[in-house]
Amino acid sequence: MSKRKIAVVESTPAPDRDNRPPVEAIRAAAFQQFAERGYPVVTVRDIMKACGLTQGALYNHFKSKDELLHDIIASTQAELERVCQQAVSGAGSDPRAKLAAFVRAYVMRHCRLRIEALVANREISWLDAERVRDIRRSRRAIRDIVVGILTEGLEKGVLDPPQVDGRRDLKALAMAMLDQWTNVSMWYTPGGRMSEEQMARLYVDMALRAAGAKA
Amino acid sequence: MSKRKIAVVESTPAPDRDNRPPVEAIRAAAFQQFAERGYPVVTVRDIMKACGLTQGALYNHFKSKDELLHDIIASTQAELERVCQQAVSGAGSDPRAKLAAFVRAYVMRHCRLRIEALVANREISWLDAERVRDIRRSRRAIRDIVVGILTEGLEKGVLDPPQVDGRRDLKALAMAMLDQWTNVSMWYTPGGRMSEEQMARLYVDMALRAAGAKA
DNA sequence: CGGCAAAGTGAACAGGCGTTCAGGCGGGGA
DNA sequence: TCCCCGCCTGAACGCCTGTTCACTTTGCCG
Repeated sequence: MSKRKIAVVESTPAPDRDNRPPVEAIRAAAFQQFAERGYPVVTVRDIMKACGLTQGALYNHFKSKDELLHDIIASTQAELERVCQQAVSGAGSDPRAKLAAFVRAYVMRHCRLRIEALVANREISWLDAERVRDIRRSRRAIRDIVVGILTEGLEKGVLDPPQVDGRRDLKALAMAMLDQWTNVSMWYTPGGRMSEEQMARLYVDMALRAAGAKA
Repeated sequence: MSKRKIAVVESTPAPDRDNRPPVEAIRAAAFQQFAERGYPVVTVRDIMKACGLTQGALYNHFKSKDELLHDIIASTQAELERVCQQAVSGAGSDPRAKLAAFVRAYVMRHCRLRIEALVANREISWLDAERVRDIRRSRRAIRDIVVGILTEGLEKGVLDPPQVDGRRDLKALAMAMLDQWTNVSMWYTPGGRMSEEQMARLYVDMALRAAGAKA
């Protein structure tokens, strides 16, 4: 008497992984689950069930649940940094145009890939100190792009950023603005009143006003 | 032979609860822990150890860990709503002054009570749907104050908010600005380069610019 | 067709979780 | 003085977690 299952029972119905390789299916399912419910309360069983596999199979592709989180955050962050650099470098030499191009690229990305952005920005804290470091480094790099634009605009006299007590704190300003652009991913919804395009225009307008762009 | 402890050993050294009643000590410890590490990973044992008690004692003051979270979030949120209303009502009739007063009060509060604000804004999602509802209602109420100010300023001709495609979406603008002011609590640090006062001035300036305040 | 490596299964493990509960404790009123 | 009651303790409960592992299944190569 064989222990084999009778062949009539289909081996795996594969509920949610279309035809992607398993690693990609796991990544996608993890993004979705982490975004909806948060890293600590999503279990390995949840993720694997969502892509039609069982718990143990995760460990054929990732060393641990932590490594899975780091993998998806790091790749998202690296891609974001690339997008930001590219947007600025292709925007000519006017700091106002650079700022507009940056904001546009940043906001549109956070609308289009809002799930990825949500996870990358909200769940870092669960990574151990080692892994969190290069993510923070990348964030600082992005912030410094903005600081650079503001500095250049101030020197060329085409931007007039706010000052407190007669001093301009461009780093604080850059952080405040970036916070705002990042949080787009927390309340933008694809089918809502505003399109990605309109979101981008709104935020570009606000950024130019906040930075005091001369007409 | 008595089972009583010898009186030389102090009964409870009370590590972190000064002379406050236990309920307040628990609230304070919970705020601190939730802010630093997040609701799902903070255990009841952690909280109670932080105020010199043991696990079981929590349930003399709160029905569950969930109720504790709701208690501290709801009280913080209610107080915030009150502060916002008060700031606006005491600022005269000029919408620009109202906006400035609102931003000033909102930002300074998020600097001074940053731990409470952090928890109230980041950990809502762990509450069950029932409890989360009145928190969201309060948030909408606060947003509507801002929408009201912008609307009035537009009608009186002293504000000129950004428009996309010829239309002004004041609700979206209000949400975008509120996001920014709320996030102050995520990166402001008490001993840092900027004081609460300076933070408030920076954000008031940015808000007036973004809303297009006429000189 | 035989066999081998990669990939998936699901029971098992140790540890930690929120919550409960029988009992110890001490200060205030009779 | 005694007793009572609110507060606290810490062991215990059932459940769930990330991870491992022996085993089965699958698909490819010769």
